[in-house]
Amino acid sequence: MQSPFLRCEPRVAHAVSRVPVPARPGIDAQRSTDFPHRVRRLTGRLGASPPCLAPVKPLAPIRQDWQGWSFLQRKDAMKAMTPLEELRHSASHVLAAAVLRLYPEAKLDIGPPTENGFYYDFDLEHKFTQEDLEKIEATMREVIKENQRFERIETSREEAEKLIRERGQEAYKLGRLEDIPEGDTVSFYRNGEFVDLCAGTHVNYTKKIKAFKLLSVAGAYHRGDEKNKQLQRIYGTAFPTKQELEDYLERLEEARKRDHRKLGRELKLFHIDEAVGQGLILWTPAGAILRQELQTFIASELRKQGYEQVFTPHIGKLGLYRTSGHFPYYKESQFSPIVDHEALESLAHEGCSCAELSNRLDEGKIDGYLLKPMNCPMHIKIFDSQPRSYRDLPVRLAEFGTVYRWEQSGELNGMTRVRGFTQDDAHLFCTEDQLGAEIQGCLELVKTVFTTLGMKDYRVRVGLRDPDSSKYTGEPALWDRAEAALREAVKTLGVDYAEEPGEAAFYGPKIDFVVKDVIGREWQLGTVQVDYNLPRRFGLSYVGADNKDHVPVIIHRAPFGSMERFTGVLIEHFAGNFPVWLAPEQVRLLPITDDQLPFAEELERTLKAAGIRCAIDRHSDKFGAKVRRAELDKIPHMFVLGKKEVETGKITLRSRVNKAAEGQHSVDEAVALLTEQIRNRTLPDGFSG
RNA sequence: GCCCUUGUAGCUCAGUCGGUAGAGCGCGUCCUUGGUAAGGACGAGGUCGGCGGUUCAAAUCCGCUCGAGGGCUCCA
Repeated sequence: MQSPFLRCEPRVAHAVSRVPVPARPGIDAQRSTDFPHRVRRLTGRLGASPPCLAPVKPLAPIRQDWQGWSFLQRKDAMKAMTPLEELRHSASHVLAAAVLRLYPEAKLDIGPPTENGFYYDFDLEHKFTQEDLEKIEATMREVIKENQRFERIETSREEAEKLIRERGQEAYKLGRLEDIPEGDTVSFYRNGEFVDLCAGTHVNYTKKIKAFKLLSVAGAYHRGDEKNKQLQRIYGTAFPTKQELEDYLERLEEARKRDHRKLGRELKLFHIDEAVGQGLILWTPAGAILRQELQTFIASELRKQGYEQVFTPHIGKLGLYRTSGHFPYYKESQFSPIVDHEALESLAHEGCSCAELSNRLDEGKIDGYLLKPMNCPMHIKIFDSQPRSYRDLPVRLAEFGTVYRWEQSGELNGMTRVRGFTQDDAHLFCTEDQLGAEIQGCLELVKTVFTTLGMKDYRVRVGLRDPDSSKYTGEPALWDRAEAALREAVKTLGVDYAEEPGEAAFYGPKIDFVVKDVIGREWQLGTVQVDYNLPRRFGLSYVGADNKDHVPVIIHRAPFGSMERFTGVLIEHFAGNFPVWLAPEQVRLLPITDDQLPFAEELERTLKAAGIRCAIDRHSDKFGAKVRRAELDKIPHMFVLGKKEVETGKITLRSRVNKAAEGQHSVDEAVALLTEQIRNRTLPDGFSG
């Protein structure tokens, strides 16, 4: 269930063996880095006590002047809500009220506002359907029409418990009540017959909720723990005005149009085939060009920075991953080990069960191979293949390394969450003293990549250790230096960043780059991680100037993260309108009639010779249809070839962005223009990241 | 993995109360040779995700299964 790669706690260990956990199972940094995983959503974070409710009944003291009330006294710092959050939170109460009117037996959990709306979790035998949502919406409108006042009620704990029980909402609300720290005030909010344990705040009357819509139903575990009961979560959104709601829904619709899964199919960039397997990407020719260009780009940057390219196999012995600490501790997120025929046969002869086989693999009594879940152990072996002197450092080994991880099927998502992916991975082996400069180099690389692609909408997270925890490996002094180095380096980036204590990997601090997809989900792309763990686990060393052995530090870094995820994000980022250097087809040649075909063919040879990717539209359609086709295919440039062009030997240019004709150019000029755009990796005109 | 939704031609979809399937786009052929987002005609494509069951008869009903989508969970 989880993809452990980044975690340090061997929490999977109990499943199978109790072998002493290697001091911090490895990690490779990759992980985080590497990989792709979705970052926690911010929603649902408002810790406060959620709402709840119950049947009608006279209520106790009502305090209407709650203004002076401090909502910040809760330990988890419940923040005062913004007006929009208040509106949405209020809408969630109205939702709950409506659900109770229709299904009095529903048990309520919580209903906070989220980044784009709100939700409320219900425990109810009846499964909500789309039609139910419409009914509930109608009932919500009734509640709103009644223009109920939202009133705050503060009670003692005893009263609160009594109130909850009277309303038959003890199932979840009592637990939520217990969450409220001793000493904090317990409050309820009431509107009409609905009363809910709630810290607030709310709008004053239900009529303030003018524009809302229920969007979907989804399963959600109580308190987000899959061991708990799964509740039904109804999602909705609300805005101050109808216009804003409509705009939002329209934007959602627009966003869906640039979904990389949709564009990937339309532009024939990649394919996922059931027969091949879930989460396994087939890069079609057009997509392969895209990836190839990206890799060429990054490889050239790496060369500038003194990296050396290596290649390593897709599988390696289990022992290697035992040393790194990945096996068996993270085996739940790996494909099962591969055991050779002979071993398998002899095991079969002795009647060994699958469980037994699994145990023996875990305990190291049988060897096997693992489809590699990360590249670092192999790069480490390359580093360790010869004696190293401090004069050799830093050693920077780079590889577009393909790794495989067993992601839960429900987590798979197009190209952004897959089971086989290629990291633009590299491991830097350096001395303590070199750490700062190397980290900075890594960040510069990430910045170069993001800038070149016009990606401005990302956030940078500096993961530091939690000062109160002892789970980290490595000397505190080293950590201090590494953290200082990261901080220092990130400042030179010139972008906003957030330091997040407790977000470090157990083996070292890190910096992650996170971007959002069209639906607003966050994905981690690039990362730079410092690792004090693996060098020790693998017993790495170099000879220092003092003629003594020293342990190098490893930096794991991947500016793209994975080619798959990055490409998926990039497709959405550009909405398929790639800059010329990335466009699978850079120029479409459009002969106005078949008479210009020979001219087009000659031109095609010229362009190809110049390294420009182009194709001729040979359909016998009218010219307008050819233009339309090229537009739909999102080709950056069209060369119009008619009688006039053949006579003058010049082509008429029409580019994707400036629809209109852009004048005539000699073939040489046109080639020069395109070559320039390709070489400079020019972003599309008018593109704003 | 769990919850909900979903699976009909390459794509987007329609298929009323069960009677062995349709459209548009795309593709092919022919006609058309036309200057900046769709010219016309004809045609080829589907054992309706798969397996079982009910029925005289199933794309339509039931069960199982595989895949997809949206969530949840995890991601040190």
